[in-house]
Amino acid sequence: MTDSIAVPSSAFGAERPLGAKAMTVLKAARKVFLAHGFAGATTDMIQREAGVSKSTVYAHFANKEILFSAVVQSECFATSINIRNIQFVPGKIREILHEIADNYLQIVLSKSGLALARMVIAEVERFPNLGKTFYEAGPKPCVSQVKELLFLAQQAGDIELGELTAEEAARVFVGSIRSEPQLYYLTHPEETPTKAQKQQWSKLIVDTFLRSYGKTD
Amino acid sequence: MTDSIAVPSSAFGAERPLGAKAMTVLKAARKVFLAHGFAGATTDMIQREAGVSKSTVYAHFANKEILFSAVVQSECFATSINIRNIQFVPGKIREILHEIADNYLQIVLSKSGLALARMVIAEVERFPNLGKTFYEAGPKPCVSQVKELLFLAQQAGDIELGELTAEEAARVFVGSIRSEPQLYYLTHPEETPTKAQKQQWSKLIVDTFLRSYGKTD
DNA sequence: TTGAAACTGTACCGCTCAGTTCGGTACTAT
DNA sequence: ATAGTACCGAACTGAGCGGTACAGTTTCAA
Repeated sequence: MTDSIAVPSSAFGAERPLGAKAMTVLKAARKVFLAHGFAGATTDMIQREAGVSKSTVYAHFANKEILFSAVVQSECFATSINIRNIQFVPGKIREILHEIADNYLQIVLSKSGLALARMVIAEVERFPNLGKTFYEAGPKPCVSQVKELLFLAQQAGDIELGELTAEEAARVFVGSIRSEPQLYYLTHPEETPTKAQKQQWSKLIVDTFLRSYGKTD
Repeated sequence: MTDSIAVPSSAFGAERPLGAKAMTVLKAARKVFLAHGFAGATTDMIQREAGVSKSTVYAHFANKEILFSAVVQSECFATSINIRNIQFVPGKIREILHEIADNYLQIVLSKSGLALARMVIAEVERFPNLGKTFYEAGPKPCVSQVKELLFLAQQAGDIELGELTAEEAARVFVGSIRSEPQLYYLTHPEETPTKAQKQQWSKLIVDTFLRSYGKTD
């Protein structure tokens, strides 16, 4: 909730690198939108939060929708980085999967992760491309990463996928990490998961997965 | 989208059985809310859709929020019935799980199922109890039912859950059915899944689950 | 036939909110 | 000094929408 803003270095077309004031506005908008959603947030709230005049907001962002898109895109971009750096190590597949599950749950169940999902799902009919942006910044790269790792693990003989492709197995694995807790906390915004609960869940998922596809050594 | 309305026979307190006109309004409200969400729907749209005067709407429902709650509750209620009638038959655990998975996906990925989820997730901060209602009408009874079946299947020796409780196994199973496709179609509202895709996914999930916990016979 | 209740249609109120306008200020570059 | 740029603050516009008021119409039971 209090971290900084990440901006796609030049996501679409030719966007200038965003001046300091624009960043101030964007950061305030992030906070307000994540807290109230698109419809619930007013430009006055954003302006006040940023400590900036109304004219300044509109000088940098043509309208509320564009500002909203900018927030969602930067937030998706900020989210998508973490999982990438996990390396494959032969014989350590359980530990690796566990690390992925923990990290992914951490992001998905964080206050901002849940708020982002809520916003995107709520407004996806008005902003169809944000749905794709979100999916391609979160679930998709995670699946790709897991697919990669599973492929290597299979090569190394650590797992045996049988009929399944690595892609399918990765989708099942990543999906089942997220599923239950994500829907639960999306629909119960007053509760927050403890670290222990998250770890318990990811252990459950990793155990189940390896019981299916792990080599019994 | 075109089906009828189900009303909890007396969900909270003392609600009269809802007269014909009230049902007309509720049905129209259902259609409009599912199509546009709470914020996007206007009472004029509902009134017009129902072919009813504005006064009539407010004669039966004190305000927009109450009407919205009524729609969501009736929709949750209508959704929650289907899975119940599946009986356990020894030796047929694969078929049973498959049937559950198919039915559940059918509901979750239907136009109205996705629209309902979108609405609830979008407005859960404004209507916290609707989140609980939704969860307890959809995911929860499904998990209970699966738990029951898994318990019986374990008794009958068709599966072997190891360290897992039936509850945990059921949550993993039901969660992994929903996960990937639900999030995908929530964020891609223009696409719709084919029957083949749904069946392929549920086969994948049942296979994975039984590979973990099924007895190799 | 009568009278209450439910309903219609429309005008209207009050408010919120996105976006505009404009006079004025501070800073920078030339 | 001058001109340009970025910003402030505050008033304003205009539209949309939830909800109300009210006069007239239909329905139906006694």
